[in-house]
Amino acid sequence: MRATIHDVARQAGVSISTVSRVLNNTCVVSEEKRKLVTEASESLGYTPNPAARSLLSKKTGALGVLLPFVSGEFFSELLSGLDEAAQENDFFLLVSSSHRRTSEFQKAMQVLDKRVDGLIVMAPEIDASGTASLLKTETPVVLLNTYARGLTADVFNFENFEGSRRLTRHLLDSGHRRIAIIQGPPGSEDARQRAAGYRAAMDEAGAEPLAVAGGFSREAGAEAARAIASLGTRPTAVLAANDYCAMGAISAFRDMGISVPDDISVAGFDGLPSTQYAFPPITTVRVPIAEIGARAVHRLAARVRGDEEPLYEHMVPVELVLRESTAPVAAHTV
Amino acid sequence: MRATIHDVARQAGVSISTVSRVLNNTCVVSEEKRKLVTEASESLGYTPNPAARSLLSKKTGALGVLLPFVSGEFFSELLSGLDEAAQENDFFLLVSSSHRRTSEFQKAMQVLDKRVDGLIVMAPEIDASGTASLLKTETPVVLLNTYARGLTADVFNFENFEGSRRLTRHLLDSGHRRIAIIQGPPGSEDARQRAAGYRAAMDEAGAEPLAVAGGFSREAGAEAARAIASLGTRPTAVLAANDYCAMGAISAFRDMGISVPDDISVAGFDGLPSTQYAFPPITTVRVPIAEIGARAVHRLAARVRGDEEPLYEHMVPVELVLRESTAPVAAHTV
DNA sequence: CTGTTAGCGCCTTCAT
DNA sequence: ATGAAGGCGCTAACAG
Repeated sequence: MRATIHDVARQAGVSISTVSRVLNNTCVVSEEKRKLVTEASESLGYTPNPAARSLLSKKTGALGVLLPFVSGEFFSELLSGLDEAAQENDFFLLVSSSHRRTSEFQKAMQVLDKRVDGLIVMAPEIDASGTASLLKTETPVVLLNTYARGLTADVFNFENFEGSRRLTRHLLDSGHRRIAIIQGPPGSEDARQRAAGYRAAMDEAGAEPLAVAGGFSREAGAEAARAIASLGTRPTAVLAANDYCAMGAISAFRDMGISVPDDISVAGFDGLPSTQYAFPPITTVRVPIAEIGARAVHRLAARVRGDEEPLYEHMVPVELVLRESTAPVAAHTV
Repeated sequence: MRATIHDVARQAGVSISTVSRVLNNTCVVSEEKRKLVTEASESLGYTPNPAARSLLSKKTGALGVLLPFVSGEFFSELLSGLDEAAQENDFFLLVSSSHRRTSEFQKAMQVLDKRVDGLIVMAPEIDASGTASLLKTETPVVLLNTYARGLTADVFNFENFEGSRRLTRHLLDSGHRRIAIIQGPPGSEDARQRAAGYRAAMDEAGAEPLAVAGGFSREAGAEAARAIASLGTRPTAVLAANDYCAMGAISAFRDMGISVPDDISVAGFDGLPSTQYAFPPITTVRVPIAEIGARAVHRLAARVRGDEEPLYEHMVPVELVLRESTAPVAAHTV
């Protein structure tokens, strides 16, 4: 059995209150007893039982993280940001993922809720009825890229629309007119917003939009590329649903002998680290994923500590990153 | 304030013991009261307080995961495997990373220890003196890719030596003689073992080994590639410290106008998903990362439940994945 | 300054 | 079958 506060008190010859006071620096204790307690505590290797502590304090020292997945570079970046900030704020991260369906999501929410002091939720594909359970909790919540309404939570969303519009404009400015977009998965609000931004830019320029089905995986991107290659008049540029989708598309184009960017330009979205090392390096819209994670944790930590900051909804600015997977439209492709 | 067992008891008109019994199915309770309790509990949205529960049971329902990093594809794969298995076993994952130095590692260990029922530790760069703290704990431990001795823990290690030797042999069989290795970071036991496997194969073939400094990052790989390119007689093949290192090297070779694999073959290690979509697709040694994570959790869950299985040390087999970044030695490079 | 005491919410004997 | 009571390890209010 592990040492308890009683063991320390006995060995130091004091009462348990004194031990508690010394360990928590909660009132003045005579130097003599303080030393006694410190020594006893160290020799026993004592550390307070967190369960007993949180039974009283109603604090767990943990932050819950609810994610749809945990694999892929996007989430690894995100977790990295979350984790670093959590450590700075002396919190642990209780991670729970794979909640793509509403029922799973709600169950996870419920169980996680009482075990943590705050909740970071990213559920881009769960709709408002699913996230309604978030309404009931008294736990502070930060929403990442989650489209729900009327919640008392801080919200961080990405500039999907604006990023996509800027990217499309850049392509238009480089002389492209036939620009296609590979759509994301049907349920994705992010993908919808990106498609809308693309459409807006195309409309402004009086160009004809062209959407092909796709998804967020490399496989989906590859398949979409094959569909695009078989089109009557092939587009000269493609906006992929995200970076992974772009990688798959580029790989498939290459397999078909279609050169990127000479024959066709391809751009991604997210700004994953690996886009820089891809061949060709991929033009993308960089979302500061790790930074967002860190900011989310800092906000949450502040609210858990009781800082009465007003809730707010923050639109995270994105940045166009121009690389070699896109180029001005070539004469032979027009 | 959230509902407690007392609230449920009051509303149902029974004692708290009865409530507890109904909720835990612990003895026979009359159908009538059972119904009363269930209804009261549901209408109040009652769920037991985990802190109070674990104060008695000494169980937390959480598994601790101690990692050196959390970013990068390797860890995202690993977490994915851990997470899935954790859910199957009804555990949460308490994640803590960035423990590269012994002091941080030990501190994290200590704090995590009492909050979890079991510990999964991956600390490839922490030496035996650092992991000694693991000896003291009564918490079941599973070690991943961690080289410590005398611990009462399950251990999963990768076939670094054998994988690297097989890869080197393959290159030798393809006619390469001047094969270089890019070394990993100095503290890495994995890298050391891979280097040893390479050396063994080279020795067997009577070929002269050549090691250049490197690391596990793309940047380190790129730098090593530049060093290799400036060598008097350039090798015809390179074993990178891992996949990221290989990506960086390939990218740097390309920038210098050195074609992979025409001018030089490059191979990685780990078998990350993205190696398949790289250009050229990268020859590598696949380590079943997610599977290992899942198995680790299943083992740990079993031991937490009290299954008296013997501890064991498992060497995880790896698999050679041949792709286009390596090719038989070309006439002009000899 | 220090020790005693009363719970925090729950499970578990022990009686009834 | 059910209720009362004790205690898990700790903190905080209350006496001294």
